[in-house]
Amino acid sequence: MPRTPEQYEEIRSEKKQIIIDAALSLFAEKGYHSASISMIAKKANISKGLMYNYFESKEALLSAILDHGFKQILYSFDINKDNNISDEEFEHYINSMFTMLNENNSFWKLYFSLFVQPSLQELVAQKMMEWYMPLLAMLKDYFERKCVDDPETEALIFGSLLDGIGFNYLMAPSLYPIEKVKKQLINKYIKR
Amino acid sequence: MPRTPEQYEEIRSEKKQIIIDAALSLFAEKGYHSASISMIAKKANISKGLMYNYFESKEALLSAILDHGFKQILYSFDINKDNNISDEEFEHYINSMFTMLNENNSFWKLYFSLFVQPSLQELVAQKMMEWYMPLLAMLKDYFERKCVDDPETEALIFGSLLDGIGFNYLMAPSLYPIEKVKKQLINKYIKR
Amino acid sequence: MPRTPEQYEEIRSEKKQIIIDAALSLFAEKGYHSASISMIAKKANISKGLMYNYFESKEALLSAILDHGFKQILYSFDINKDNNISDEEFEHYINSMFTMLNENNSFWKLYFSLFVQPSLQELVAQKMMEWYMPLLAMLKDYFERKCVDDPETEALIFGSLLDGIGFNYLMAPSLYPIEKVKKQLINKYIKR
Amino acid sequence: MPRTPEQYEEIRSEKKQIIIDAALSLFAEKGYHSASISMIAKKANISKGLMYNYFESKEALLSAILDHGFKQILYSFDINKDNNISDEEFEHYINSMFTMLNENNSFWKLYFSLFVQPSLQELVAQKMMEWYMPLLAMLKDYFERKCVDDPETEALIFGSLLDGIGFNYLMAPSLYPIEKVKKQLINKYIKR
DNA sequence: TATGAATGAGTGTTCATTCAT
DNA sequence: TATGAATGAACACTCATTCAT
Repeated sequence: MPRTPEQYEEIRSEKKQIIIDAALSLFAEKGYHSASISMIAKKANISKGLMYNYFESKEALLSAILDHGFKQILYSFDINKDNNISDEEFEHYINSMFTMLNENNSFWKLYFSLFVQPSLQELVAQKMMEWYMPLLAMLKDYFERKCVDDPETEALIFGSLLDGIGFNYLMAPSLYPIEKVKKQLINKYIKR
Repeated sequence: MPRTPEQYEEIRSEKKQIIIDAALSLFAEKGYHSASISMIAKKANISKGLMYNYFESKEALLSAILDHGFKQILYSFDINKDNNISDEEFEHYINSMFTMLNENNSFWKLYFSLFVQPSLQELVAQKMMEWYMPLLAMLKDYFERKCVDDPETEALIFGSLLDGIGFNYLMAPSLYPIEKVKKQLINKYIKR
Repeated sequence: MPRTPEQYEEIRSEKKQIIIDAALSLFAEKGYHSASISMIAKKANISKGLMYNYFESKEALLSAILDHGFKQILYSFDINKDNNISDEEFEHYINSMFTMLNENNSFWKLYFSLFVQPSLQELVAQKMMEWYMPLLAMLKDYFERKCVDDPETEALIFGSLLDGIGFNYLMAPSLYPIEKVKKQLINKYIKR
Repeated sequence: MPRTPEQYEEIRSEKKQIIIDAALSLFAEKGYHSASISMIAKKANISKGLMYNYFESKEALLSAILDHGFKQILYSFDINKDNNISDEEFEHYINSMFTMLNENNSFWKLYFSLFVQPSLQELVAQKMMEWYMPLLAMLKDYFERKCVDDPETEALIFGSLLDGIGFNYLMAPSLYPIEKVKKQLINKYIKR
């Protein structure tokens, strides 16, 4: 007698997650193109063939990883869309960003590396916008209320700064004094 | 009449430059791994075999590109090492940065894409430091004289900001209002 | 109340038939090698595993299809073995051939495609002979009584002609005027 | 010093021919899908990779084989387009057909097998028409002058007959009395 | 009886690199 | 100096078949 559909579903989603985890860490470590399906399968302790039972192609696997990652980020970085964020909330968001950088280390590394691979940029750009546009809007709003000149550009600059910090930190975590940077950033943008 | 050794050397370095140019534009456009030696040779109008006469391997070619690119950058962004940069000089440096971003577009794209490809990161990190450390030192110096708290971290933040702006601009030049950003940046950091 | 062995047997053979039908149509449509077990199982609304409960292997399934198809053909094209076919009977046989071509369209397509796939030719050749030899014998008999020179070769030629017509018609049904061909064939071989 | 372009061209066309020959015989023997690039390369005594230096894909190789084969056939079976073929010419054509069947044995086998593989039918159908349509026209013409009823259908029937004979002969050459068939065919269609 | 997860050998294809010329 | 034919290891992907449940 076969397993119930529920059992199958559970097996499927568990194994999918195992594959996603293995793939994410390899993609982050070696880059999307250099991490081969063979390596991923080996790391996930499955056969190459099975990969294709769960994801119809390498790119589909990547897409699933991105969906999964962005969902998690959207969840843990819940943007307040009804404007008027207080300084405390702003500080909280900055803190969230830095926390996420550490917790989703591999994901962010992958994110940066994809953005730079022209053939894959489209894939990630689209999914990213869902999360980045609201962030920009919030920043603009915040700077507007702070009476900053050209708050839209200021928001863009702040966004770029976060990108730059993430980029530098992820590429050489041991050399980058992330805590000091965070503190200074908060001082710089809020406490005055 | 046979050529002098100098003429040979010149021909050799000219051809090398042709290959470097072809490779740089393809690496930037398609990514290091996706740009094949065949494509590069075709673009440079030489045979595949000849490539290996000038460069030991694909990675050696990349290395040469990086050397060449950083040399050019060092040259056009001549850091004043005897401290005490004035505001004018600081503004000039920022302007230089933005100019370079456009003029060495392909190189910077490649730079970002390599930084993120772990297998190649080492290659680029090393060469980059030669240019980045003095810049950081200069920034620190400048912020120190401006009596900023923790000028070292401030310098790091400014460096990250430049990275972030470069990253965002290069990835989607048409969507990023680079001129506005530059203006605002100068206002923000100098004109107080 | 549990089912009787007969009921089980019936269910079994019904399911077998479903699989055979699904496989036949896919084999004909896509070719034996291009039609995968997965596709067949999906079309038959069963699991891949169950397929192997009913048929030992893909080739065994093919073999069953051929058995089934030839049986049906033998049945609907009941060769009169006691010689002396009349012109009317002969005409009837020709008509039967053309009818079968349409009714067992998929089967004939498969038949031609297998005959040509050397690895599978043996399988089909053997089964085919059972049906083709008596037909040839009958043809020879008929032509003998018609006082045709070398009636054996004439029978072979007629058989080849039927093959050729079938082949051409099945490969491009819409372009081949099958009815005209049938009429002309009957005129040619009988009405004189 | 490199070879001259002419030398390279010669190497290329010779090797191409070697590959085509190896592939044609394997395609004919095992079928297009079952004959793998590995097998072809082994038979041609080259590496798998080199195949792709000469043909950009397996299908391109097939296409080249078909072009090559049809060209040869068109050449050796030079259709007289200015009507009025005599009985002698007609007999000559029939003889040519049978000769070609033997001389281009592998090609005809491949031809039949492709026609039956739905995914490849288009490829061969197109190229074939170039040769088959003039033949049909010639046949129609001939039968017209012979005052046969419905000469167009008669031509189609004759074409089908040739197909059927070819099909049967190629599939089991040792069992099919091709010479007798040819003789009878000529008797049947001409000598009276 | 029935499921679909799992395997592994196979496929066509790419590409950095070597080498005879 | 210069060519491009040649290699071989790697790649993403497919599929008939097995097996625990």
